[in-house]
Amino acid sequence: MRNPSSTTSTRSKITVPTPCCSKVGIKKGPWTPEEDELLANYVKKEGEGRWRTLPNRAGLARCGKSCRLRWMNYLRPSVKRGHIAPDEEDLILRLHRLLGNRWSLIAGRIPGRTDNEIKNYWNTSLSKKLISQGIDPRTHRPLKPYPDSSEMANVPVQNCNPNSPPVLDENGRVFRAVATRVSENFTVRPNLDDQFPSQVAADATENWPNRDGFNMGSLQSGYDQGKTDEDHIEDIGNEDTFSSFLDSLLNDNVFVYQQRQQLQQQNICLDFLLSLWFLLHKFSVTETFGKLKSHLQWRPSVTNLWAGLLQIVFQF
DNA sequence: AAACCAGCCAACCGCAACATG
DNA sequence: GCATGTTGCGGTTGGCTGGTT
Repeated sequence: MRNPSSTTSTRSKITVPTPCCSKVGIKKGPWTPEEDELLANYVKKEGEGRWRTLPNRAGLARCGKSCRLRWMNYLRPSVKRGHIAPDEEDLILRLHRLLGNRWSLIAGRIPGRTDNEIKNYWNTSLSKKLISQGIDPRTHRPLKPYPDSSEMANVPVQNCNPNSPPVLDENGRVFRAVATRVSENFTVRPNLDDQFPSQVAADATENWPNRDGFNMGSLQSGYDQGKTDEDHIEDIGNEDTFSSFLDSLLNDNVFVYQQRQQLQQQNICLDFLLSLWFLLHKFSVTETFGKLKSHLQWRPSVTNLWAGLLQIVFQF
């Protein structure tokens, strides 16, 4: 993620156009070894940041964005080059299924790999591989709908794939983190109890996974132990919690899709968790559960819980 | 040898997100 | 609250390379 704080104290008041905005005298195209050396030496000496003014200071006729990109994707010592290993490929696949085209998030969990590299690898190799296996690379679902999915087919589809209109937060900004996959199969209507496919719901109930890495029970019990709302918001929003949430999704064998029935059930579980994650990001723990209670008169079945979550999510 | 084609990947571009004045 | 500046992200482009005809 961004680290704006690193630049706040040194923020420039320069209003004279620098190469980044003037486009005059800016060199484009492939970097020469001399330019690489200039940039690498400068960043090693002065550190990262202040990219906009860096070209002038480093004596480069490049745009700041170009310098940053070159450093991040190529010159940084931690960048790992070469073939993507099978375990890395597997990780990319699973992370993409969870996160969609959130390349920087995916790259953040694969040491040494850049978002650009993963994006390129996905577009040139992995997506084609999936298509050849009959899997839609955007949704990770079979390209052809299953013949017995008529129950789903009658329900208008809320398309939440990465190309769908983005989910917006209260300020109208795109909620980029996780809430793009919520309910690919159902459209939420005012009374969702009537719309929810009962068998799927029952399956979801029976196969409800126990997620030790990230379970709401632990959050709830933590809440009972005297933490303030602010503490909880901080807990939920921090990177470690999100990481453990991701880990719990990635490492749980229940979520390995080998059969269609499993896939259907597990996607519902995943959708539920992502919905809950979205809500917990948006509200405090108490607000989230309060909203659920008001929607459901607090009938504690998974079906109603899931339906309620989707109702709330789609209000935004 | 030349032309063509497809795949790969570095780099560019526009815009979102965020901090600060 | 708004304007402005900076950074970061994701989609896309275009040049290079290797294979094929």
